[in-house]
Amino acid sequence: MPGGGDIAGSGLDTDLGWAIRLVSSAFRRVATESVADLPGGARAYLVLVALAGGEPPSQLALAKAVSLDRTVMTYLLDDLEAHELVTRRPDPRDRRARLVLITDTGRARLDQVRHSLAVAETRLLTDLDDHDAHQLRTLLSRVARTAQRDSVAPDEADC
Amino acid sequence: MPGGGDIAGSGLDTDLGWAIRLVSSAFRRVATESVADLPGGARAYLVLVALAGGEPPSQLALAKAVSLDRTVMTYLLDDLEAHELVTRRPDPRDRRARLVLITDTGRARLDQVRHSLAVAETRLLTDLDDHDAHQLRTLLSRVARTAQRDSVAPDEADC
DNA sequence: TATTGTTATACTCTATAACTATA
DNA sequence: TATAGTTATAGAGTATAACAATA
Repeated sequence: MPGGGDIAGSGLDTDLGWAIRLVSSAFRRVATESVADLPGGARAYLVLVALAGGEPPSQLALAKAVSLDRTVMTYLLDDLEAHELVTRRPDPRDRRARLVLITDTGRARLDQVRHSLAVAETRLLTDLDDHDAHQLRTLLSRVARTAQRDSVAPDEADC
Repeated sequence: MPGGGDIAGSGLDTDLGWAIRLVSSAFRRVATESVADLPGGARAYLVLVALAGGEPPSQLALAKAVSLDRTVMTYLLDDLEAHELVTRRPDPRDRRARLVLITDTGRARLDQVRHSLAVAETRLLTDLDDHDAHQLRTLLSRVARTAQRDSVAPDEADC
């Protein structure tokens, strides 16, 4: 049926780039609503997750942790600070740097978003059983970790 | 070590959105070189893959097959046709539509890119053994297929 | 001289609306 | 009235360069 319906048998459905593109855009679609009331959207969520973990990092350390450019971090934090989800204070040990802290409001909002995202992710992986979904998460995380290492340390390598 | 090095223990490395974002951008990074001499880049590659498969589709059918907007398809094909990688001819059965055909030059170029991409993909998945890499490809493709179905047929559903 | 944070700029990708010619 | 293709426009995301303050 030329000009008409589907294109069957195209090698597309085994193409890795095609799969990554579709999964990525599908995730964005299902996650948009969950992060809609976060100023800065999905990237702000990643920042809050990183901040909720440990010691207050500098903006640069934070940018590296979430794989965002430091120039993006600036106005992302401007937005988050304006909504009192994070605060910035000078680093006593380096007067160039500013430490970023998550507020109690920020933690509360993060919990809400986290819960909503969990539902959205389940919807995305709805066709996978528990084992396959866990497997996919694990493998993606492994590739992501090595990808981050490779992109962060091009000049810190042994050369 | 506040303000200094890594942020360990942040829940980030088990976050699905973070993993998808990083894998997606890492893939783009390793694939960029492979598709560099294709006018239209990664999206043009997808178009050529879809065209190499079966009967010449209309632009709209093609756009649906590769999950691109039909407005994108227009100038993507303009570019590909200018480089003689595809041709367009009127559909004898519908004078509004144009059928898209891949040329011999297009097929040859596709083969080159395909080979180069295979190397790049191997580099991306370098930390996974054969079984895990195959598993990841399979699971991603499954999620991608359902994602495409869900995004293509919101009005074709039983409502 | 190098680094942290900031600002400005440009380029890509995506989404939307409006227009034409057909059906 | 609806569909195929085209054109134009606006928005998000990303990347880069340049600057001030500090190390």
